[in-house]
Amino acid sequence: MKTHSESEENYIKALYHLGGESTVGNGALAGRVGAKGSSVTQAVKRLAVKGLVEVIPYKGVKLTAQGVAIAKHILRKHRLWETFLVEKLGFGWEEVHSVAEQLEHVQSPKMVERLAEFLGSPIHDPHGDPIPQSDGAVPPTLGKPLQQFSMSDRLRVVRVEDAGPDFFTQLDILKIQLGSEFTIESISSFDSSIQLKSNDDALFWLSHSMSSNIYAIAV
Amino acid sequence: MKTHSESEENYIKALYHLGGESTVGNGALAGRVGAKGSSVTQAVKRLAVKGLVEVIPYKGVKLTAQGVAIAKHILRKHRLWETFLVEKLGFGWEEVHSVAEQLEHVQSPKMVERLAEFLGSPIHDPHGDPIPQSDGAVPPTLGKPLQQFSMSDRLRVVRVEDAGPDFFTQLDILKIQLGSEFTIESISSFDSSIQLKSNDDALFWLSHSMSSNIYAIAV
DNA sequence: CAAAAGGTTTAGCTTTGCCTAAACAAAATT
DNA sequence: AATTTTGTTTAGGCAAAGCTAAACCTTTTG
Repeated sequence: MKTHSESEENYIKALYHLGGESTVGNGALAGRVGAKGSSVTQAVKRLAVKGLVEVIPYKGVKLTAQGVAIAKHILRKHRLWETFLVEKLGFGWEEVHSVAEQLEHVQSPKMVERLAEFLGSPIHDPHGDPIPQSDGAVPPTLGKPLQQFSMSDRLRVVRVEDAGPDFFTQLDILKIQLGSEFTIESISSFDSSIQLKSNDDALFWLSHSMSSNIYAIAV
Repeated sequence: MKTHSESEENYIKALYHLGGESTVGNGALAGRVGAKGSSVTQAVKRLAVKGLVEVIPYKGVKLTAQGVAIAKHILRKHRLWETFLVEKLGFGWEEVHSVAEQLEHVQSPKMVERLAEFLGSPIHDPHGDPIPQSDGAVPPTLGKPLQQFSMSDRLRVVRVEDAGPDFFTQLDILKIQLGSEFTIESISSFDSSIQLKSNDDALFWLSHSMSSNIYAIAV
């Protein structure tokens, strides 16, 4: 397993995020990595030479099996570091992403495995996202968005999408954390906003844009 | 405080290591960073533009106050990460350097301070080297080399120089760690090798090249 | 179906950071 | 003092990554 530049790793990560194992358009990729289309064309050419992607000109790019393996490994590192930052260093879940983006490029297989152990071999990160395991297995992605629940359902929050700092701030204000439990009190037929009741009987409303980024399981 | 490229940080670190605040020759710097003289000339030019070094052509390079501050901060990160790897992840002291070299480039002031706290605000790293503090203060460099002790002196090992993997292996074989205590049993007048006695009365000889990399205090 | 629109690629330029080879300055030697 | 040796700088290249502008496919639309 050779070593890859930071730029290469970022393209691989973006590709995996956008399409998993399926084909992704040049434009989408450009948006994700924050570069122009022309830069992407060159970058994927370099990756193709190394056998990490397959390119069909004018059609799109797809990760090879090797590419997927690398993507998972990077994601594993990223999410382990996020877990470390939250659990051990007391960071808030909104601050960890950018730091983990840097830490994920550190190259040391031994450190990754020791870190995983040190953290108790977690399978989900502080946002509830699955942490790929060392053998490549990816734990299930938990929960469905709140909209898909019905009146009176009792639910537990298990995952949140990263929808920017303001979203996390709002979660903190409403005291919503992973593991929080609520009952659905009512659902507005006008704007799909949802009213929740917490364990201590507090009632509050969630806008559609809030609730669509919150995932839960029935309990 | 802007952000610097990895290459720039490496030059600053090397400069601090070689000369502290005093002038360093182009060649020495080249040797340390593993580049050719010509590359160094260009690199220090870039650093001079940013005000991190002063260059006197054909004479040498010197860190500015700003450069020194950055060097200390990088060293702080490096040694905190080394401490983390040894104390929390169970790495051996010979393995941590290369990983810490990568980790030290991660940019997040908050993480550094949290990490220091998490480790109990250490002032020395696993090799006994001082960890610069957040205010720029550098704790004392402990100990003097074993040669400078005399017969029957009782001493405690407080620091070892990084003299390559084989050196560390040898230390492990001899069960010499930071904090180990010994008495000097004899000193060869022929080759300056030193005979030590450990707490459990084991006797063994140390070559000059071993003992000159081991630092201790009287106890 | 032809033309406009949108996305993709090529071509050519920029910066960073390294290299080698040649020119130049300083120090050491005779 | 002159020459050799050593160390430093300039000059010219190369590769990775990014950019803009122009050319080129697809797709959509009139």
